[in-house]
Amino acid sequence: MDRIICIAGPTASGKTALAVELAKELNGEVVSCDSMQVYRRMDIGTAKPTKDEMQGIAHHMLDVADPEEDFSVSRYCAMAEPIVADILRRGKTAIIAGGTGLYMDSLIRGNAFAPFPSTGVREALEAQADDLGMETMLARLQAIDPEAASRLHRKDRKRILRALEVYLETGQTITEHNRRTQSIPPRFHPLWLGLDFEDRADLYARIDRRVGLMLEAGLMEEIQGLLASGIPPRATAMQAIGYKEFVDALEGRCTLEQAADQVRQSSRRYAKRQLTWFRRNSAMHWLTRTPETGMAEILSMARQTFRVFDN
RNA sequence: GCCUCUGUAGCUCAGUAGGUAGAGCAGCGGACUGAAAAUCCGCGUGUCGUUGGUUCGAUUCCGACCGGAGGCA
Repeated sequence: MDRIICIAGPTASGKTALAVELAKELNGEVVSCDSMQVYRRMDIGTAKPTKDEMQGIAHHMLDVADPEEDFSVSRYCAMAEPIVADILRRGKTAIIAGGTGLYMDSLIRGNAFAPFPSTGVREALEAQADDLGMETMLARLQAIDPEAASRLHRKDRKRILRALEVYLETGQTITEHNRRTQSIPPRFHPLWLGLDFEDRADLYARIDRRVGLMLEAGLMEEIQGLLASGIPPRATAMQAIGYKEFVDALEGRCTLEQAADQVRQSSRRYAKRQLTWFRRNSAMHWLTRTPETGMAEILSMARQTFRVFDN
């Protein structure tokens, strides 16, 4: 067991606060694991921890990219892995906290990623998909990688094209690639903590409340500033929940109230997907809370899992 | 007070020429290896307002009552 704690859980479940408390208690530093908090100038809508909330604890992997850049799992792992290794080398505890399950698992397992095509392969595939249709693209995948093709639904455009792209670029199917990366032992061995609410409705109520707080804190101004600085509304960063919807409102496609409703809706669905992802992790120690559960109580639940560090 | 319309899933509504019902949204479950806050798949969860009557059988037809909307007074 490494001195690493992963704090997972759905949005608005209290990961940020718990991470700081554990860091204080275990001589730790926090490594954020969030696909949107990596972007600079996107603070309010991503619920990025403020200076006050950090309480002097070092935080990594925040503000490491500009919103016009396209970030990715691969870049995340490449940057975060040495940071975690360094924290351990200095004898401290790494607290990896965040809601992006793919990033967290990939960092822990030390996933390798097939190279990103630089030759316009993706553009060509996109164009082919547009005129031939996904049935045809899936049939092509079926011919080269039947296992991947049978796993994918014909409407899952993103994964079908990615699978074709990996093969065209590397000569190796994505199935082979995945099998190979899964065969290598995990890079790290963390203690897994998952935050969740006993009653789903309480989590949803918290999400709804948080959207209101973000607006009060100036989310609209933050978004207007980003657009004014020339961020293309199509950028990956602008796909973030709480941004894309309000961009629609600013550009007159819906009212502010409709956009806010949509943000609450999307956040609830997102929270559900996060739970689905983390639930399949059998190593997860779930800390189940209610709205009344205070930090002291959450900490004492967490402490019961620390025994693994003693031996 | 009288007349008309209305009451079906959490919400908006469809429907059954009488054989206990189905859409959208919401919700729930799942997948996930370089966009992942992305992308995709699956699942109706119901005293058909209440209560009598007619009927082999009523959510459906009839009566009464209760709730809602509108009109006339």
